[in-house]
Amino acid sequence: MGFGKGCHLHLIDGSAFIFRAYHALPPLTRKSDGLPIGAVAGFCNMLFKYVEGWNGNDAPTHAAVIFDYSSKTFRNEIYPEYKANRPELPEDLRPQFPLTREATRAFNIACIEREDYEADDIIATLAREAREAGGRVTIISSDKDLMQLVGNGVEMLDAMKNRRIGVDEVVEKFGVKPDKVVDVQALAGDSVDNIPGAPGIGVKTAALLIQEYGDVENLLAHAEEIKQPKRRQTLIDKAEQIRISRKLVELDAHTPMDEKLDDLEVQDPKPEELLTFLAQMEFRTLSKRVAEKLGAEPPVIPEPSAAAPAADAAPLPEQAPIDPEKYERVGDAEALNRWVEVIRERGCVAVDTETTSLDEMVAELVGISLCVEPGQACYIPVGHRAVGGEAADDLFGSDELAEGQMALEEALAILKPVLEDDAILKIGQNMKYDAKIFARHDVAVAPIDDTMLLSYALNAGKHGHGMDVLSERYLDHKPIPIKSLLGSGKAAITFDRVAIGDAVKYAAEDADITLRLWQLFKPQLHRARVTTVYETLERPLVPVLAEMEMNGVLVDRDTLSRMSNAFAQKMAGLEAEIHELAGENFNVGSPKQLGEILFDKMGLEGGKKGKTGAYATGADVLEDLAAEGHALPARVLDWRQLSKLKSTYTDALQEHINPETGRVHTSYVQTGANTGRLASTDPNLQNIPVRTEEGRRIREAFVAPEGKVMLSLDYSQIELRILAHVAGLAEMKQAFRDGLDIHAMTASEMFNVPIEGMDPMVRRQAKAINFGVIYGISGFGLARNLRIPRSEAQGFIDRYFERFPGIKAYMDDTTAFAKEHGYVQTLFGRKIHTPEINSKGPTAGFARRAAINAPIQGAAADVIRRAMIRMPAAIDGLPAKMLLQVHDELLFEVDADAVDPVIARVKEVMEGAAEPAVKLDVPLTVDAGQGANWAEAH
DNA sequence: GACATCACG
DNA sequence: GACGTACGTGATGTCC
Repeated sequence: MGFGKGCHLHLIDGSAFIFRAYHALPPLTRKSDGLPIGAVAGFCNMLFKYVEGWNGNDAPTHAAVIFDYSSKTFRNEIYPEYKANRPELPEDLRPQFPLTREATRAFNIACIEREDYEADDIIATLAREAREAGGRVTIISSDKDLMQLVGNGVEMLDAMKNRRIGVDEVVEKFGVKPDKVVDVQALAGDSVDNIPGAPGIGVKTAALLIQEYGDVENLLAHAEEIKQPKRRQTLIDKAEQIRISRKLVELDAHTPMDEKLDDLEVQDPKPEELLTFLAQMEFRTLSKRVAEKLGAEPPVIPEPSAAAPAADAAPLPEQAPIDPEKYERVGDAEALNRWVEVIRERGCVAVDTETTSLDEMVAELVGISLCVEPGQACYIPVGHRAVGGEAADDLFGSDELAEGQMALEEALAILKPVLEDDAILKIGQNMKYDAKIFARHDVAVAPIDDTMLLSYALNAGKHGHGMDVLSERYLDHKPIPIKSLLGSGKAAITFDRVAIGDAVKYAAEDADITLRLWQLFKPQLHRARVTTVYETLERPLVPVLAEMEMNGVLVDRDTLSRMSNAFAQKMAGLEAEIHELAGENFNVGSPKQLGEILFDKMGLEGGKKGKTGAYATGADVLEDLAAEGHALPARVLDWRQLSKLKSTYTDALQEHINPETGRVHTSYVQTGANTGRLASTDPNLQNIPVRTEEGRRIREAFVAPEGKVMLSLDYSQIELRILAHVAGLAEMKQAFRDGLDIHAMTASEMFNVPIEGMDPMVRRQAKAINFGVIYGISGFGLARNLRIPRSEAQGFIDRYFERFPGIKAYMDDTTAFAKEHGYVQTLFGRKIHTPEINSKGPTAGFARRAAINAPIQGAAADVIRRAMIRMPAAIDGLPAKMLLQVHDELLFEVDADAVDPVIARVKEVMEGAAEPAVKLDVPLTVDAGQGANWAEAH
């Protein structure tokens, strides 16, 4: 088909794909020979995903991937410094370039590059030709240098964000229409491409100038008229430099080309060619996916021999590929005993349980899988339901147990001695879950190792630690998705309804993967110097958390229910009032509708739209409006507070009361936060309200049973104390030793005012600064928090750094350490990786502040973990149970007559938790509270 | 499922 | 020189 009217040309910016792929993936190498192929892998994945997305009206009729031929182009003739500040290509990326061309051809997409020209010039040329032929063009790229081409049927598409870039988006970015973009770029310059532009003029200013004068030439001709003296002089002095800049940024839409549009017609990939290429690259997962899509046989990719281990991985014994067809179904005692024999020989086994629920407190055990060496795994079904006969037309199966299973009691009787044997290591992925299931059947699993925690100790900050992620990343294998067995949404079934044959494959595979991950990770602990972290902060915490979760906390349903009703009444009143004030009915819970009412209909000032184009209606915005005397936003704030309390707390918590225990059992995620903090889910009991009076009353529903007392002990200012220690802040350390009010002391140092009779406002500001430091302070952030001008906030910070010079040094040292090593460390050796610390743009700011915060937040998290791990032994024999952890607080339930000894014991453990590993220069102090409920105890 | 909002330390 | 910024979480409701 010739290219013409009705045709749609896709032009893909190949270099952008390559760099994105390179930076998004770890340095993968081809298993058989160590060839770097990370970027190629990412490139192929992106290309495949992109081609898969072709459908409907927007599918291209023609397409091509455009590459840069080399880094030298005609622009270097004009200006030798062009792109001269680009960092050297990474060593392992260069050899991958030719492979990306091959990959493109393998996908049967045209592949274009031209000596002396940039990919952008070729794109400009093809776009022009396509437009002139009457067709449409989509450029797959987010490069701002291509934005000058937008308009007249040419659009860009940011494939990663799936965001279309049309004329409006270009105007948003450059302040001018696409045809004036080069003029703005010529003035603003570009540090990335080393385009000089006009010094002192950025995009904003450039857009204003071009809006007024039309283009660069006219502006330069009228430079004398510019009012601002500095700007005028720049335009006069740098006229030639600006003209050159314009030449550099303007794309050449008349690049000489051999390729014709007609040659670029979209064609289906040839399965054989594509799969052959993917097999050569040894992309196992992608090959399978592509083969499936094309309806072809996946290629056989031989596993490499142990003689040629991948460069970055530990040498592993030769391994059988993961093959779910080879797992054994264990149906009787004889078979199970054979497995037990092997386990006893080996001394370790990977274990996984299948159940009917993610909530361990209600889940029923359905089956157990075991793996003794890679590829050798089995599944012991014990609770699968019989599937109804087809003739019975029974969609739900029956309640009868399926045939050919061992009785649960029989299986457990055989396994219990193994699971409890000190000499046999039980390996699991998220073992806390399985241990709790077994605990409900009176089996105390120990000792254990946990691949999720191994990954967390080794790789916190790099990626998640779920099995799917780990398997794909480290074993290059995509596990059978649970959804393929259970379905999803409303139609989802529970695992006991899964056919046993399918369950064997899925469950045994999980155990197989777990064992392989363990073999990979365990030896790495030592090399990465995190053995101590794993052995003292991760592994021993598992049984402690399991016990706390099983304890649960008593929650009084009636209290919650009464509060829900009261909230509902108040909300109804507020809602009526709000509708009255608005003059119409609308959904108060919809920020979108609220924004339109406030800023469009009522015309209030201060409406700011976020990136999605909706008005911001956050609490800060509404508070400002309320302060100006507007009634509606004030009512909405009240309504929102009640709505939050009702839906998230008083309503939802009732749902979480376990019918058997009458208590609420949260789950702690040990690997949830990169810093070492725990996360609490289902429900989250770490964010129960406390800051407002109305919210705090929800804590009255967390009660101690008859004859017992709630006890709350929390560290005082633990993060600031750790900061004082690690940053060596002499004054602050002394203040803590003297037991002073630390925020008042800070204020006194900074503003030279006495602590006695201090203005509370001054203390509040000092407090905000103290917190700000922990968060990686910025003038902007502090200004917003204190609602003061930015310059004033910056002044505070400067003064603070002057008074406490250790702070600045700590921040700089920590940033430098992160940049050099790619991680930061807590006092206790926990490593938190900071993969984005060396990136460009706003991301770097985030990464830097996170890097500054992590050692402080992380060390505090380590301290309370150490306390928790020692707690069971410390309160052994006392009538006390540890129930909850809220980052710096521990909550206990204690017999009323034993409160004092428990407080004494717990306090001692918490205050001494850093030792003996670390001797802090400041004391850790703990405050205790007690009462009939959490509100009183806190 | 993304986004906005808001609860906690 | 401009840009966008406090750190770490989880749950809920709206909207597409």
